[in-house]
Amino acid sequence: MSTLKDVADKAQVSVSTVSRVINNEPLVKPKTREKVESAIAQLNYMPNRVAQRLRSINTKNKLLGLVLPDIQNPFYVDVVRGVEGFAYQRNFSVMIGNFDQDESKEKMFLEILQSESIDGLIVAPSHGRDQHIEKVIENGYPVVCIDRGLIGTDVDVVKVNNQAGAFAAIEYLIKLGHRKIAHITGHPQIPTTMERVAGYEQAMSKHGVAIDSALVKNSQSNYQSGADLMLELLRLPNPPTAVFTANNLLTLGALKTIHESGLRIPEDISIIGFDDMYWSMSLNPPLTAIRQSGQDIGRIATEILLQKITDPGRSTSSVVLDTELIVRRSCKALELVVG
Amino acid sequence: MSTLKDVADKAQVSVSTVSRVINNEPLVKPKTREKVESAIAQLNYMPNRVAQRLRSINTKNKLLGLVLPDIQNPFYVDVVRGVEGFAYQRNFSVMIGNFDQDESKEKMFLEILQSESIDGLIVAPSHGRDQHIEKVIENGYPVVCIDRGLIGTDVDVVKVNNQAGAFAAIEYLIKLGHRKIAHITGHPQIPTTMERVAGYEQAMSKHGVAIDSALVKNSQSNYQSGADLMLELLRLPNPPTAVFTANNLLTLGALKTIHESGLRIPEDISIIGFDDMYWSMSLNPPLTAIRQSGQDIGRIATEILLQKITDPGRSTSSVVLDTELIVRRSCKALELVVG
DNA sequence: GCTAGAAATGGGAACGTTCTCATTTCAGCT
DNA sequence: AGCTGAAATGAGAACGTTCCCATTTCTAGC
Repeated sequence: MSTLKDVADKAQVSVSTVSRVINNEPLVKPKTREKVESAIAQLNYMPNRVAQRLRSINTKNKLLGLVLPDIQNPFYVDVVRGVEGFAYQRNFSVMIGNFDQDESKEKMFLEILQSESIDGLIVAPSHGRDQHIEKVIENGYPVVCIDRGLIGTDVDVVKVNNQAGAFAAIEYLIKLGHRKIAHITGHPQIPTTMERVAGYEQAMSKHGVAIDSALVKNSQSNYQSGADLMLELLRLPNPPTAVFTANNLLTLGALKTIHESGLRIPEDISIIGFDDMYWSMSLNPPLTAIRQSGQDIGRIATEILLQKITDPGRSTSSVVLDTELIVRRSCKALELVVG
Repeated sequence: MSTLKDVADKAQVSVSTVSRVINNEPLVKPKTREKVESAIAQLNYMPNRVAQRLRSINTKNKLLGLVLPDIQNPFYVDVVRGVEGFAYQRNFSVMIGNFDQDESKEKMFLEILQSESIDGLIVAPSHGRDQHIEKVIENGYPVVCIDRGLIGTDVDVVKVNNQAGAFAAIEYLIKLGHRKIAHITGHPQIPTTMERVAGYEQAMSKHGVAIDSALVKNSQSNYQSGADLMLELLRLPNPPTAVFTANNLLTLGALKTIHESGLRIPEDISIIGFDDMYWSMSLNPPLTAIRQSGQDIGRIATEILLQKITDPGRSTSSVVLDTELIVRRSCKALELVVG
């Protein structure tokens, strides 16, 4: 790879001038600029981002960090696409860390990203009191949280109205005539989980449906957990007529168990999931779901982060996006049984 | 963030000595080492990777590039996990570029990664004659291709025996009694596609089944394309009794169309897909598939890449992994119709 | 106690940029 | 032609490391 100096030599100018041309500074004679540009073209020169980053600490590192709990979850894949789309368009690189719900791995990524001199960080905290992220903020890095915030810390957040989303799901089921509605929740320590539980409870109580605590199962927020808990639900003496699964992975896990036990959806049991997938219609029957746009979340978080980077004094903002109930065919109306 | 110099000052030694301690060089008195380590702990010092990378060009940049065609495809997500798992364990960072099947975006990522001073690159070429990757190789970067090689270029490759995999799929269908077997292929320009088509043809001809060219559909290797082509197949005057879809996304797309047209799997049509997913059992019925381990591919590619980095003279190797036929319930045996 | 040689430490250049400051060039005016 | 001030260019420090080489400190043998 050729360097600034190579270009300077070839164009018979100084390094400074070449730098000026590259950064589009105005004080260069058109003729000189031309000479330099031709040299750049000939040598196929590309600025070394590492050197740029080292030199101009905290101004134009052009690198964003993105730390996610689980890249196997299609929702986070959407987030990645949203972030990348916006970032690269603005000439920022993105370094992704996927910590697989493992807090020590999260810590490692956070440290690595800091020592890579990122300009800022987008992260979905592993839980509401994530000290490692707080430390990053203390260190002075601009941080935007997605999907979930940080309890007791004033930080920018881009998320979705989880409670309203869950509320809509449960209200939909209730209006369909369901009363025995199970909820497989996310990991209990994640704020998102609590909000979705709150939405569940709110809808139940609004419609005067008593909550059977046996029907609320706390999960580990993964596929296996969804499958296991669904099995527990089906084995209950008084099993649910409908399930609300708190995320993608849980939905898929529950689906597996339901199919394996030979139950038909929606005839024998209805299911509605938080998180939609682009291939939800490939499920049989197509899944009814609460949709949140990971791509929008990623894009907006990146926009805010870039603003924070250019204007560090900016007051923190909290963006709450709406969810959407996508009715497909995994829930059916219950004829009311006279008790 | 504190620097080497800060540590040196606090420990009352020179920068060189601190550097020695960090890099575990032997020539440091135990007492000195202790002093330095305590200073490091107090200051919470972490080496700046950017400076390290700039200084020691081509020796310990500790950064790998990973460029993928489509992060929405669960197969590549597995690859990411395989690469990350191995790389971070060896103290390498990974910078991921997802080019969404867009060659110009691929070019952009390749350029960015080079200017980030990566030590090496793992990439799934957009097609067999990918000039951008050839350029990276010319520039002297160690490169390992995954999933597909480069035609006419001697490069390390880690892939799967696509032809054998496809052969196994088709032979399985034939043994089940199918004769009208459709194949929705991947993008025609990708070597992988051709190999899978070859497997299809090989199995058909081995068992004396004539190929109906109307049943072979070239796709764009995405979800929509799978759905569209499946529809074309179903509308044929003489539709297939079984389909072999060449990858994940196509399978999902085909599934959507089949469900929408009210056909039952496997009673009305059988389907077998290349690529398994961890949630294949959540499909209804659970999908019969040819499994390839993205994680293994990622891990092995990383192993090879790290070897290439330490020993650039290393001769190129080509690793071909086996696929596995996972029989579930999306294909049924056909009672032979007397024609 | 002196010296040789090894062990331990320090000094400073280099990596490829950016950016401040100094210097040169040039156009426009008398 | 000579002068002025703006425009254009150049020189060189700095970013945080590594690593070569020089210097200092130590150990052991006489």
